Amino acid sequence: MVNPYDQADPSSQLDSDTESRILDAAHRVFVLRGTAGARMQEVADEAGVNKALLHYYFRSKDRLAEAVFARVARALFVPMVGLLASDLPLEEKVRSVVAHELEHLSRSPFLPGYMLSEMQHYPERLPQLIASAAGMSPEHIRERLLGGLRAQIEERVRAGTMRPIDAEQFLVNLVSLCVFPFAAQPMVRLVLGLGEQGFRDFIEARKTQLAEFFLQAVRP
Amino acid sequence: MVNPYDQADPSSQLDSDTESRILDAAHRVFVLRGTAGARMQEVADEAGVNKALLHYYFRSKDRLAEAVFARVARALFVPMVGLLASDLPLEEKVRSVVAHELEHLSRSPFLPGYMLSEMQHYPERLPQLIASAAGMSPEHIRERLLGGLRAQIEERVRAGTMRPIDAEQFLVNLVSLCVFPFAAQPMVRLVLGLGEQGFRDFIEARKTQLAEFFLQAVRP
DNA sequence: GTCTATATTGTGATAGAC
DNA sequence: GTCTATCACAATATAGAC
Repeated sequence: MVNPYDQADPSSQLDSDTESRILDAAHRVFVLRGTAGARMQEVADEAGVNKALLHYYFRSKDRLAEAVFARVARALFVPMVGLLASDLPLEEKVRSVVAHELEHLSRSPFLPGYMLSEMQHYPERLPQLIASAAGMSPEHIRERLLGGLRAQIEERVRAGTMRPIDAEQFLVNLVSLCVFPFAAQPMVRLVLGLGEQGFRDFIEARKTQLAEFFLQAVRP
Repeated sequence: MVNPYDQADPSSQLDSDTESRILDAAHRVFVLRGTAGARMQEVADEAGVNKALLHYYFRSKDRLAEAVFARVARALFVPMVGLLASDLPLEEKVRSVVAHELEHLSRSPFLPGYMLSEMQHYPERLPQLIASAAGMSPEHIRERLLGGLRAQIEERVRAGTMRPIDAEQFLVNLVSLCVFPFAAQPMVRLVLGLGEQGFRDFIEARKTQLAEFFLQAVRP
């Protein structure tokens, strides 16, 4: 009783084995080639099935691309928003986000490049997606995220343990420092002269230095 | 005497009007859609010529894509490398890079997303390109860039005016903070709730805060 | 140099047997 | 549910007139 084209409640239904095999294969191919560069044939080969089956389960390339994009967006945003909107002390948020992001992206180094690329070429997909991924409206997420950060920053500033900084800049700076090195990995490796292992070492070193770099920047 | 397919010395020849019109059009279309998503027909329409002319001047879509990529890479890397490899004091380098990048990218906000997207999908294009763009081998660039930064950092550390930091991390942090907000512009605007003008204001605020944020992070 | 017309292949999508 | 075969069209590329 696997109902194809059924979009309802993706978290609670256990997908057919074939469907998830296809989605996994699509994930690999779309992340590697980008939506426009991906070929349905390659996804089918990667999944070990026929092209027709992709259409049986997902109806069109566009829908399959959306499913992959949604899954990647979820994987990238949910944990980070969870940490940033938690009730951890501000310094702990910074350390947690840095540690979690560098660890997570080390294991999926192509996700940021894929996500930025897709956002640039299909910006209309973002809004509905973020909302459904987090189960909140964009406005609500914004309030939770920025409001919480702003309150914590103001508290620290009043206590004299932090310099004033816009919550927006704080947030963007933190995410930039975590994500960009992966999104720009080919350039980073070329300019720094790093092989695959060298890049891993670079990220390892970053794990011990980045949070302190950031926290130092906001100290009074 | 416009010799098509002639790759020699692109800087010294003044291209035919048509050729540069095509390249300008291709620039717009490829940056917007990405190489895989771009259509030769759209480039032709944008340039006001026929599809066949694109092949007359550039022979294939692949070559046209390379020409656009080379041009964008040049525009992005040459000025930054020039500043970072100059003999300015370290603090001035930071301020100059921040000011120049934020100003430049404000006027071409889609270049970072395009560059990262293309790097991810065609990483093999980078090496030859950087070399020809800067007129130096990647190794030489690396030596000039990292070597110079490392020397300046060590000097400051000895003088007690800076905390120790790897030149590699210093460089990647600086570039991350300048470039990422543009590459992630759709997400930034969504999460911060900004319209087009709001994003411009955000970048304006960044111009006055980012260099100090960064310099504070490396102070002892 | 620039165009129209066309060749040729690639690719998403569907029909229908099993 | 899964396959083979095929359709229909999109897209790159070329031939050849002007």
